[in-house]
Amino acid sequence: MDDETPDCGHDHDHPRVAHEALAPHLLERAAAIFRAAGDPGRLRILHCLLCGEHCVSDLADESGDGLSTVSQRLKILRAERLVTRRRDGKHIFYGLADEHVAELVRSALDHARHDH
Amino acid sequence: MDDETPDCGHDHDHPRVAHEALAPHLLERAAAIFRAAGDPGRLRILHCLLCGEHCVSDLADESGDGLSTVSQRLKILRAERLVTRRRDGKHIFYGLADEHVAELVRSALDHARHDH
DNA sequence: TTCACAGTTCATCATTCGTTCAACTGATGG
DNA sequence: CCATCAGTTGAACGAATGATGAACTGTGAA
Repeated sequence: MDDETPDCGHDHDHPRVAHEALAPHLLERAAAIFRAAGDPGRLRILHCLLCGEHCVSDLADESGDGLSTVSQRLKILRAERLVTRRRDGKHIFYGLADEHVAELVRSALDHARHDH
Repeated sequence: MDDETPDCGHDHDHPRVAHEALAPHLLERAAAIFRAAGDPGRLRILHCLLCGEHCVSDLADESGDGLSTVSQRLKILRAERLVTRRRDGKHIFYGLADEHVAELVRSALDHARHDH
């Protein structure tokens, strides 16, 4: 290979491109986080959890969906580490993983409100 | 109907649930925003735009994908008002819609880095 | 141990999604 | 006007996704 010329086919003056490479797996992970939150059913769950822990049955009641459906949603949220799990007797309580996640959810809801 | 008892089938003491109702269309919109950002190809574009405007051809070069592919991605990002469009001669420049969006992207990438 | 309750997992199925090629629009330059 | 470059749009197709009922796991009570 010759040099690292980016053989760009166009002629305009390029903007300042200070690319910090952004590892592919990082991109994939961040996208997966967004994707997990990008479903109304799952986002509703995250919103519920903004005000504290809930057990699966409660979440099912609040959304009007079946236990199975809610459990599947929680599984996906958990796979992305967006929620935590805690057993207490018969019930399993879910909560937001950290304040970072809470901020992300609030931020998107704000944007949705403000934008319309 | 009797009263507004939420006929909850379980027996544990419920956590403080201060639900602010969260309009369905708002939920749908917020989810759509996350969904738009929840694809590696589109997220890479958003990341590129963190450091300023780019035209479609540049974005295509940076990702190694075709013009058509990138254009479709931008269409989705634009539908959710995540990016802006500006024509300058032959080229069309895209940029992040506002600092709010930039924050959202940075936040998710941080979370992806910090997490696993 | 046996039953019931709370959740999870599995398999299926319809829907949605993302990429691609080809055809189209629109501005610039000769 | 015509050719060309930059980008968009539409249709097609395979891949990924989400909901659901049935079967399964695990905990507490009788």
